[in-house]
Amino acid sequence: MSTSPKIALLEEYALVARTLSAPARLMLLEQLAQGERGVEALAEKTGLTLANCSQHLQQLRRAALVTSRREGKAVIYRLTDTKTLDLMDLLRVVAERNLAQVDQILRGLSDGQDAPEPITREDLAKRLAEGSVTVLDVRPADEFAAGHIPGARNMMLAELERHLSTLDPSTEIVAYCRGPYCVYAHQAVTALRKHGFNARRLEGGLPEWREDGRKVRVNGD
Amino acid sequence: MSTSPKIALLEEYALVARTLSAPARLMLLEQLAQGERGVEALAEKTGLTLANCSQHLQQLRRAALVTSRREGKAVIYRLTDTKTLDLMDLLRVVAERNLAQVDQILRGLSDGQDAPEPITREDLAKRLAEGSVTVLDVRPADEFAAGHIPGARNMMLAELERHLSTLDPSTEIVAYCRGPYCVYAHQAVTALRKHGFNARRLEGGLPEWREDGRKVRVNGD
DNA sequence: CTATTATTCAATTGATTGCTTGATTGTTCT
DNA sequence: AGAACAATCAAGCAATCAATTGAATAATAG
Repeated sequence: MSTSPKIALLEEYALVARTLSAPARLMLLEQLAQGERGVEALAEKTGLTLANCSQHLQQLRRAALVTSRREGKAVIYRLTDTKTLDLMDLLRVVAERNLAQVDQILRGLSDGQDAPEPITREDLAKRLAEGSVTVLDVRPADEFAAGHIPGARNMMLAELERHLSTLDPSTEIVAYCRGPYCVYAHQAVTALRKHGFNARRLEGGLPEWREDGRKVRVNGD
Repeated sequence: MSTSPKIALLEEYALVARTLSAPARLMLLEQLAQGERGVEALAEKTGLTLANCSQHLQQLRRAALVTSRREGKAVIYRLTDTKTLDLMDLLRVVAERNLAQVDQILRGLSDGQDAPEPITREDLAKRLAEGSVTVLDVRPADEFAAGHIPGARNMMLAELERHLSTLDPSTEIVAYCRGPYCVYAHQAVTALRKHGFNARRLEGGLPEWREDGRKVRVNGD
């Protein structure tokens, strides 16, 4: 036996951790959490070059975090296991609890004000049923089209400021985006509060909503 | 700003992941889960050289996973946050679910037989109250002395075979060790079953038992 | 003050990683 | 079959990492 089984196991666990240790791969996983995609689409969304993106995807595949299949001339990647999202979320939680650096960056996102606690998905579902809330999906239009919370309006950060007048100032606004790693919802809430709106973030994003088994509306359904 | 807040955040998360990406550091964290320790003790337990151990510990500290304090001429390290154990456990779960390699190693530990499902800590607590079970702590004696499940007998793998006759073959045996990363309990169960005993592993190890808030007996209390 | 013990620092080695560039493979369309 | 497209591979470079060695700090004891 070359290495003891103990070390062999640890090496496998370490492989998974190492695979999560590059920002580029975390971005790819975040994208894949929205739904399966081809390499080119992933490269564009993440800002990586094609070859670089392909190589990161192969590392993700080596650690079995993603799976790929061929569809015509495209190769479509998808998450192997949604547990990976839980792992990423816990990674975030541990980082937030212990690294002062993270706290500081998050504080910077809310521009000096204190951000209110996010609303839970369960609470949002209730409020949606009552119709007592406006839901904003602040992701890019194509991701919105591929699936969103029923009743949500799609409005990216850039458009937000121009369309403030179309928002009802008397109802609370809940913004969400890709998930716990995404900063769009943070930024949208900060912008809205600066203009006097009563706005909060949703806890998690669309992937988590979907994983809960809640309804998702797809354009063209 | 040199990098966007999004990338800055991802880099922090990636730092935590990278810190977990070396078997040596996973071993150190497993040790620290048993309780705080000095550098020399950690080096000996993990088989690392002193300087190497110290450097790994400093990486763990940079990621804020461990904290240190001085005590006389010794520096004592301890886990910053027990959430780190949850993170490590999820790392293991994701690896076990997706990597065929891991399954194979675990199967090798049970030497061809199929290992029975581990017993939950809750179930063990009930069975202990009834007195209908023998509990074996298969960790080294010093770790046993620093804290163990009340009523457990300490018996390392090496002694196990020599003391088989002192075990009652009519009651079920539950073996536990350091935690989910530790293979001692796997090996002990395999050995016991080979000799006809009815043996199972405990789910998790002493740190998880302690984290549940259950009683831990310390020698000399 | 010096010696001892416990830990850290600094410099070096070899191995690995991330990213780029340009060539190559596999698939479809004409 | 040949052109076009999507993805991968291969080679090379700079940067980083793990482990080793030997020197340098810190705290304590004599």
